[in-house]
Amino acid sequence: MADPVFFHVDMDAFYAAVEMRDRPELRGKPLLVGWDSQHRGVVAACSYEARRFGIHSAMPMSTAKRLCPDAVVVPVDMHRYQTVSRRIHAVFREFSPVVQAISIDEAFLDMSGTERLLGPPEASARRLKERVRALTELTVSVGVGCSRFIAKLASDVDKPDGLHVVRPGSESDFVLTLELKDLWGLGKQTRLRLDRLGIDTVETLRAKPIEYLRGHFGESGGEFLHRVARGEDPGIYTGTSAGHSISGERTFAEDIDDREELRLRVLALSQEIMQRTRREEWIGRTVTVKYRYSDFETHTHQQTVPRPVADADELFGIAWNLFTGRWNGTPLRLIGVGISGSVESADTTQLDMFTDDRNRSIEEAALQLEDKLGKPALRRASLVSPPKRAKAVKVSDHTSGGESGEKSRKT
DNA sequence: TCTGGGGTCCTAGGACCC
DNA sequence: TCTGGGGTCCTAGGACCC
Repeated sequence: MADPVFFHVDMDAFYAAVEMRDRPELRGKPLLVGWDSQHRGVVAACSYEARRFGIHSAMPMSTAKRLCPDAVVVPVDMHRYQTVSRRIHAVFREFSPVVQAISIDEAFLDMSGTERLLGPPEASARRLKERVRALTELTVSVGVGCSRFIAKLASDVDKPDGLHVVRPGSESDFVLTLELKDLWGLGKQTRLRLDRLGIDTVETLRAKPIEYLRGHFGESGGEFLHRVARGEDPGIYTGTSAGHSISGERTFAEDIDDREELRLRVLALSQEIMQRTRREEWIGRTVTVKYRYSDFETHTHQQTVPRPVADADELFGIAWNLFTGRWNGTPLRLIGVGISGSVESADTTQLDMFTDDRNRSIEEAALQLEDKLGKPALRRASLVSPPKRAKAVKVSDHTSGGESGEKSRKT
């Protein structure tokens, strides 16, 4: 039985790198890729030149531009990144039959038992990097370790264009070379709590007995910290997800308190979400509405219904009810709608048992048309000609996943 | 600094049932 | 009439990740 070997492959400043590859005039410049540069946008990705100014992903665009007024800002072009990502993932599959895509720009490769065929891990990692570069002109960083957790930490060590191998048996020493903020799963809040307990290094964390950690961070929280401090995989990305959810939310350019306008937003989101659940052939029974006041105070309300939500009208009805029942009428900066639940279904026939109305066939027709045209086709009449100042709400195709080169750690 | 959007997982409390 | 304990489902919020 071969020892387990995992690669974690992480593309370097992915969105920014693709932009610079395709537009040579951007090379060498501080580049920001992001949404909505004038209003409430954040940086989705930035070039290494921009990072020298202290800019990182998830930073408000306004702050980034203050730090570096000369930065070039380009909008996110998710479709192009997806295309590039698919090519790179195809390369991954040349190296391992077990490729686990984590997001648009990173993946785990299970390399266990490939040594006889491909040579030692370090050599095949090198070849993988060369192959990606030859095919796409982009660089990736690779981490090699005996678990996903170690591989993931290792890929960050030599970024960009890095390759770091953690030899079997040296995991414990390896994590001692890291800071707490480098460990996966230790966000700002947890570090703050640890700090108050006088724990500010991996070493001091490791010194605490598990009972102590359980007492302060709960059963699973304590367990997690105990493992992580020793370089043991706490079970990241093992792919045994119990639930699933699909949601959409919009931050407005300006706060909204107009009830009719909010109604249209919720309606548009409901349609968008319903189409996505159809496409995924998935059903759910729990509806969530989310809203955020001007001061960032955020609320969610949810309702679980006896049967899976059948169409956009039903989704809208539940969401709107939940919202109007609790909203205090003051301006909002965001509204969102989601469906979740553990009801999983590979086929939608189960859905057919719950609905027989024509709403569904209309939605299905819209889906088919959309697939044909490659863009949203049908829209509810109330969205096409909205009353007075409510602008047509864009029902756009959203792709999940953020750029991760910067790890969007909120520090 | 003034804070996107899409997700997953965890906790804590309440309702309800046995 | 008052009480306990365990299990399950649901809700709200929060931490974290990309």
